[in-house]
Amino acid sequence: MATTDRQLVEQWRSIQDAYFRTSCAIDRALESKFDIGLNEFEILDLVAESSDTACRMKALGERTPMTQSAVSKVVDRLEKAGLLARHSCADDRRSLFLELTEAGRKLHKQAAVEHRAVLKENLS
Amino acid sequence: MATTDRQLVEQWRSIQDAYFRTSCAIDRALESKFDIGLNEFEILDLVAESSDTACRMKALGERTPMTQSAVSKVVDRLEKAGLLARHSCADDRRSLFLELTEAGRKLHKQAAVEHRAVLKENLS
DNA sequence: TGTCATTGAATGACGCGTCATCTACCTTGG
DNA sequence: CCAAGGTAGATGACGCGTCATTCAATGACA
Repeated sequence: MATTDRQLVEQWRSIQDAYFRTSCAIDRALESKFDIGLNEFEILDLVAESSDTACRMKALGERTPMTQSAVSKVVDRLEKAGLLARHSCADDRRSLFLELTEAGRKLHKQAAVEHRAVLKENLS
Repeated sequence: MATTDRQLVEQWRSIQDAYFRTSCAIDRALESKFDIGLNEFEILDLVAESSDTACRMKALGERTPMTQSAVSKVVDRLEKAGLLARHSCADDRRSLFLELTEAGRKLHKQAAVEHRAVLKENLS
């Protein structure tokens, strides 16, 4: 019905709006201060948050909406930037597990603060 | 503080999740059935919804988070697909205003139904 | 053990959005 | 009327994400 449709569209627009505003804000903030984008941060965050278990690469793909190949490329960039390292898994030589470098850990810590701050500014 | 931060991040994750799920669903649906993407539909929708006023191109940019150049390219595609037409404005020859073609109006009508349906499935 | 299917990850072609820039046109001040 | 500045829209280089494909390693089963 018309009213339901209108409400749906309203709801959708507000999600879109919140999403765009917030993700752009995070992106700009991280980009300017730490030279990484939102996706890079998300990966950093995921790796940081599960730094005890192994064979991440695969697991990562399950925790983000990113494609496997996108994850691979983000990891490429982070590795080139010296923020994390790929290590091969002894028990399955196809798998890799990831680990933050010292620099990665440090940057993640700072970036996370910024991240939360921007969220606070942009969400209700 | 920790709890506030956690709530913020939770809220953000749920927005991201809703956004990705929904926009992907819309995109796939429109792509497969009408061969247009989400941004194309949004533009079509905006033009359809304000078909009485003129000099859209500019106005469009103000109603979407898309860049002016992105709008220009989306309009390119829609024009190539025969769904809308650019008309030059008599009183300001830099401006263009847009108009759906018959095909565009028809496709928009169908696509809008699909769009609302997918929203209904994906939003609370 | 040898074959065949499967799985983790990398890669290349491609599409799209962004930024910076460009062109045409309009406006204002002298 | 002309010059300088501003504005609408287009365009090209570029970065990133996706899809399809590829490769190596593994598993399953005869």
